[in-house]
Amino acid sequence: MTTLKELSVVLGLSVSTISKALNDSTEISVSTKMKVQRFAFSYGYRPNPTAQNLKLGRTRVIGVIIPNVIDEFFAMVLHGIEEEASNLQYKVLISISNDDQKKEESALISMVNGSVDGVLLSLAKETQGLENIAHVNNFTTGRIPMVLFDRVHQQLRNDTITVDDFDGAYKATKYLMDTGCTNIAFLSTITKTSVSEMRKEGYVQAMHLEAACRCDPTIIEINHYDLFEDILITAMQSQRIDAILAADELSAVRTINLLQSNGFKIPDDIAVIGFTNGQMAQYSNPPLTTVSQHAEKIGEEAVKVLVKRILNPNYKKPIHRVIKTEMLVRRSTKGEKTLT
Amino acid sequence: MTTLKELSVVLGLSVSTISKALNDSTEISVSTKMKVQRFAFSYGYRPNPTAQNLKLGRTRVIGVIIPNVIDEFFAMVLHGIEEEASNLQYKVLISISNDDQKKEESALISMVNGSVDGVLLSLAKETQGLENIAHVNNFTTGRIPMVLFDRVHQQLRNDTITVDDFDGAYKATKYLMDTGCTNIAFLSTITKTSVSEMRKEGYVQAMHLEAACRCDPTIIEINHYDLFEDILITAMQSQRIDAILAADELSAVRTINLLQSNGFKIPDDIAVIGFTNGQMAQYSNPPLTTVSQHAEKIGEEAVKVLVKRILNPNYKKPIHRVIKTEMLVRRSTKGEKTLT
DNA sequence: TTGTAGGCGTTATCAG
DNA sequence: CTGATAACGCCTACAA
Repeated sequence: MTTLKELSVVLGLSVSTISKALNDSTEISVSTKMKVQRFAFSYGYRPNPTAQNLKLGRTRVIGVIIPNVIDEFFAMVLHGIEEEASNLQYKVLISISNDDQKKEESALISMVNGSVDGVLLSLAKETQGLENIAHVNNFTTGRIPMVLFDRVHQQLRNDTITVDDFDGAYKATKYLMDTGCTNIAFLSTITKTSVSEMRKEGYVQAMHLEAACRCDPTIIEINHYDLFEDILITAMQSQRIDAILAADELSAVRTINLLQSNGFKIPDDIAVIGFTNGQMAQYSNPPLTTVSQHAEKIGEEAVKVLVKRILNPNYKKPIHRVIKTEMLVRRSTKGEKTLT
Repeated sequence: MTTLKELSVVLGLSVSTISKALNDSTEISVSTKMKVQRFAFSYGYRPNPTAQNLKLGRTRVIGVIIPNVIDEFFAMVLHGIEEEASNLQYKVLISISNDDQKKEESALISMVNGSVDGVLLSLAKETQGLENIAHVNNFTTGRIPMVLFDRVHQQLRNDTITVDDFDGAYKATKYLMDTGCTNIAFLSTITKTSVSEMRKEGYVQAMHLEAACRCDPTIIEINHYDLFEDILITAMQSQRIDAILAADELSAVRTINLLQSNGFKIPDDIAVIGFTNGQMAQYSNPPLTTVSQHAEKIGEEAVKVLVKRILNPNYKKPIHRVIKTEMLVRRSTKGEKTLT
């Protein structure tokens, strides 16, 4: 690694002159600027970012803490984050909480001491269930900017990027009704997350306000993946159900596959709608009607807001952006078939 | 952010004493160590990592450059990387190349100047096709340790973590034969990657050496996702095929779904085997028989090797680890059904 | 237009 | 056992 000092020796100029020349300062004559820049380039000189960071008090790094990276939703958000950060010349430091609060906390601690200029956080399942979110507040408040996305918490007064989950679920439920379904169930494997709750509420509201019939809401909650088939099939047998709104992509696809294995026809016997528009949704059989949250856009917006906050630390008022959902109709539901 | 200097003022001790006390140096008396440590803790003091990095010439950050994070394989590798890095007290800086060489290069450049202590790289599709891998060599050789994983390149003399793709494909092909398939095709959408080539070779070899019949290898290559259905169905119609070995998870699942939509029965008409054991494979209908590469383990090993290299920069000989594949038999193939 | 000096927060060497 | 001093590599008043 060549340093300014080395260049200065070779070029017979002072370190500060070199530094200014490389930073295109007006103090330096054009001719020496040219000379220095050429030379530095040919030498493959690159400023040591650590030294710059120390001097300038910033890192140009954004810290990201997400529950996991396997779910396509989070993978897509991460993709959006990386892309926008890259555009804005920021690097991305990632930590995966595994939905574990301890890990989330330690990630936060390690980030919030000058490792990063700001944090993007989507809360662990464990954290969302709790009333106590001290571990988030403690290490954050008044230190560095933090933007929460998707999995947020009422008590946290940070900027947020969320999805209109209520609305998305409401419309999806209504769509099922409009296409002739009368006994619609809501299924969630991500219970206790803010997003699941919002979706449930949207569903429940729609059932109350829109249902021409008298059908009560049916909530199927599955807290362990191994129980998925048992619980689902039991529910199907004990109740009359002709449509399922699943709170996430994987559940929706599993629902389709399990029901088909058990002799149900999709969408004729049961219509299915999920959340998240990933590969699973697109390439399932039949392709899944889904509520897209525009995951990449969420990531993109989160970065934009965070960077704005980084550049403008005085602005106090929390920013709340809500990304509109969009229902993509495919063949897991009856009615018009606009997409394939 | 409190600093050593601030502590020194409050405690009436010199900066260096504080520093030593916090680092538990034997030079300092137990009593003052206690005093200083307690105090620093209550003050919420945390050393500024940037300053430490500058002083100590390391970052405790590992840079990761991957083609994408949407494919479950890479998502799982990333998960493994994050976990192991976290265990070893390293942070993870991530860059997504999008299979684009330019992006890969700029990520490499930005990392290889002291932003990270070492790099984990899986080559972009674009890069693998080329003979010219100068952009990788240039910014890397002799600078910081780099470990390639999965998508590697012959001409790069780095450490590598790879999968025994040849063997995995060979065995999968043989398994298809053993369960009564005679016209086995190989399908790839990731042509020109090293992994796809190895898998193809494993398949071809098995066809030559193991086939009781005279069946020639059939290679179906799909370079654009939109053409998937066309090419697949055309191939099915023009040739007699009773089994497909797909080079990745998504292709395998799409194959199953498309074939079923076109009236084929899986596995009775066509057996299908894929690569990667992710959610898609587990929850497809029927569940996919697949060659697991132990993606998390790849990530884990990559970190281990890299850290070893970081801690031991003198050791010159390249390390090459090969992770064994494992075939998980599910219901997309005939024969024994060991898993569900 | 160029150079000098100081400092960002730490750690390490060497005196005291 | 404690403290002054220098140094990591860079930037930036201020001086020349």
